[in-house]
Amino acid sequence: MSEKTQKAGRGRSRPPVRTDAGDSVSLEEPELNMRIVELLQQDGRMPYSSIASIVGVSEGTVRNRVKQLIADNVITIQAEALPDAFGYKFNTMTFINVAAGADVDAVARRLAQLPDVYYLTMLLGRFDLGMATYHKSQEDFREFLIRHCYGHPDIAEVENSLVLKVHKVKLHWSLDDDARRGPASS
Amino acid sequence: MSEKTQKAGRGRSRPPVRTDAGDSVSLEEPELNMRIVELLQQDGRMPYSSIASIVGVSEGTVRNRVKQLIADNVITIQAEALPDAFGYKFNTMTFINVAAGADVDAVARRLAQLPDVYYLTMLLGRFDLGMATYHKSQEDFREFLIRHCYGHPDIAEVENSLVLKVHKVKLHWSLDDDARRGPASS
DNA sequence: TTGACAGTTTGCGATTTTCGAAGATATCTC
DNA sequence: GAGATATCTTCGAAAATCGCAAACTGTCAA
Repeated sequence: MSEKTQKAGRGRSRPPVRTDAGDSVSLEEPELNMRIVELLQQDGRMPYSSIASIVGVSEGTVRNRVKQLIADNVITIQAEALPDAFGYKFNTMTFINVAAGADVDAVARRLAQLPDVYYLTMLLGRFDLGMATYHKSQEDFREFLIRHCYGHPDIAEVENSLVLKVHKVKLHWSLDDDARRGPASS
Repeated sequence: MSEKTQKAGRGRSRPPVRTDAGDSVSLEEPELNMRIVELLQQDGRMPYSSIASIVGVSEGTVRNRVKQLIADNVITIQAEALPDAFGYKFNTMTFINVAAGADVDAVARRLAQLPDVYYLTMLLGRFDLGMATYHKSQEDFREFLIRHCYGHPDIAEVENSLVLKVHKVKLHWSLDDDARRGPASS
């Protein structure tokens, strides 16, 4: 890797393309950031130098890009452990309708603080809120329901489903998805 | 870091504790693996040597443990990008009841293959399957529904909710959760 | 009790990688 | 064109990783 004689930087080769929307840099255009992120989606600890040689830029560029992407909250690089590994084996989905006149956001914020809740969204449809929770046991779930859902005047309706099996959890997105989606995509 | 004279390994200081269940090593007991993983949950690229000095073992031990945890599918270390960053801004939840006599698993497997689906579970309750999807537009979602849900004889009922706001996505678990859960925990 | 045995941990040197700083190149503005 | 801005590259020092052999400990059988 040292056949290059001393040669100064070649400068930027990519114009500062900006998406029409005025927001910050994203990953929508299949550019350098995208290719870097796709590699880090395969292995979050891949050395910058390896990424650099694959995508064809210098190590420093990869390092700066990743640092910027993380700082901008576009990506995160973290270890993930399945809740099962921590003993949380009782997995449920709970749907909630708030009482008439109640503050949906307030209810959502209150529930979102609970450590058992790992997914909470505001919905438009049959229910106002959808919530996924993990518990160590059925008894823990019962206590969770009693304490945090039933008896609260701002919660009018609660419907529960037990998660029997998680078939798929997809955390990673890439532009390749477009290709895989199938032909007739209008 | 070199004030130590040549000294061979001290050997293992942790007995091979095994949880009563006979399954493979997990993260349930608050041991070394747990502390390593918790650090990697904060920064997936934290150097092994830094982790080692924090938890008080050698770098090689941390490296071996992490390698093993990844090989055992207990943890993953990967970059995550929000679907928004890739242009997937139309977020829905779809609930499905399969037709009487149909194979729930087969339906689940078919849907799980679709790139738009990022979460798919088998449920016990009002619906048989719960599915979360991301699409680039409302029109894409409509096509998704028509092609993959409606018209399939093994799908009897479909109910959709639009995700208006994701309040919480929790990917990381730790034993600290137990402490935060509150006092009266039976 | 004793002696393998298996599983981990450690130390270490060679190789890679990271890091920070400085120079180079291109774009944009005036 | 000159200057400002932003990004990329190079480079050497510092740090981290990797592979391996040796050492340690608890288990199990004799």
